[in-house]
Amino acid sequence: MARWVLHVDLDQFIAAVEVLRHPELRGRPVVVGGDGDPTKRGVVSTASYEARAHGVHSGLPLRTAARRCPDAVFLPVDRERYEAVSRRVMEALRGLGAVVEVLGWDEAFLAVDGDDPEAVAREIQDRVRAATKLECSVGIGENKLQAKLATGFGKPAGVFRITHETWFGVLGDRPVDALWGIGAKTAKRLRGLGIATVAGLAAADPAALAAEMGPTIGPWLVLLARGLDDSAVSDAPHVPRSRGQETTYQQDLDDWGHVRREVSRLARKVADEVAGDGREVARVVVKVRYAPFITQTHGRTLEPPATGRAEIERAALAALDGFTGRRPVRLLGVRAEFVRA
DNA sequence: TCTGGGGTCCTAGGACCC
DNA sequence: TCTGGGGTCCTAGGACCC
Repeated sequence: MARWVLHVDLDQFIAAVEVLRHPELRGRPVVVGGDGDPTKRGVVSTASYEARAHGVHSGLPLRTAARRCPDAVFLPVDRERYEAVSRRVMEALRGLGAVVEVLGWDEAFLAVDGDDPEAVAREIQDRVRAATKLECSVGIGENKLQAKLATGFGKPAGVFRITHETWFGVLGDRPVDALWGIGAKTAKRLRGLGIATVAGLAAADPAALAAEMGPTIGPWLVLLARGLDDSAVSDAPHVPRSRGQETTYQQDLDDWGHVRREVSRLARKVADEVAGDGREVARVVVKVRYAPFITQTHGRTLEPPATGRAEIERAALAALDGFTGRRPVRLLGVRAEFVRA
C-alpha cells in the first residue's frame, strides 16, 4: 500500500466566501481587499475568476484593480468570517481520519495511505462541498512539494497527480519560479547564473549554488527542482514565533510625535494579544516604512524576557529611538518575538 | 502597478571572546 | 603593537508565502 500526500486548496477562497453570502454576485467580477474602497491605499486579497480575466490578481493595488476592471464589485476583508469558514473546512478534512496539516485559511496537507488517492481526493471535495458549499482542488504527490505543485494543475475544482516519475515531464520546462519557495528575486538571480528552468536548476551543482546563494538555500534549491522533499505531514499544533501589528496610513505621518503615539498604540495592541498567548517576549521590533517605500527595522531585546504591557511598550519606544530619519512615514509596525522553546 | 497585513526562515556583518 | 584564526551571538535586511 502506497503512502500519498494530498494538498487541498480552496478555489478563490475569500471571493467564494463572499459570493456565498451575496449570491447575487455569482458570475460577476468580485475583488476583496483593504476596506473595500478602491480609491484608498490597499491591495487585492483575492479576486474571483471573472475579475482575474481582466488581469486582477492577489497583491495588485486596489486602485489599479479598479482601473483594469471598473465593473468589479469591491468588498472589504472580513477576517473573522474567513476564519470561521476555514475552521469548518478543516473540520470536514479531519473527518476523514487522516493526519491534517493546516496551511493558512484555505490550504491543508493530508497524509493518506492507499492505492487510490484520486478516490480520496474526490471524497475530500464532496465533504468540503457538503460542509461549506465551497469548491476545492486537490493535488496528489509522493511528498508535500509534489502535492502542492500538483494542485495548481487541478484548478478549478479538479484533481491532479505528480510523482517522481512525472515530475520533469510536468515541470521540467517551466520557469524556476513555478517552484514553491522561489520568487521573482531568486528567479532573477538564477537567470544571471544561466539557470532559467526547473530542469536547469535540477542539473545545477549544489556546491556551486551554495557558494552563490548561501549554504542552506543553495543546495535546497537543487532538491526543490528535483521534486525532493522529506518533510513530514504534521498535525502538531502551530506554536507562534512572534506576533505583530502593522498599519499603512492613508496619509503619510510627518509629525514624529504622532509617530511615537502610534507606535505606543500598536505596542499596546500587540501586548494585549501576547497576554492571551501566555508566552514571554524576548524581543520587540519596530518597522518603519518611509513615504518612498523604504523600509527599516530596529529592535530591543528584553532582558529579562517579559509579558507586561508596560515593558513591551517601553521596548517599542526604545526601538523607535534607533530611527534617526525624520522623513514622512507611510507604515508603522510593532512585532513581539517570543522566547524560543 | 504608488505598491496590505499576517507571518517564517535564512544570510551577512559586526561584536566579542579565547 | 600594521594586526591570526575560529567560534558564537546578535542585529538588520531580504525573500518568500498565504
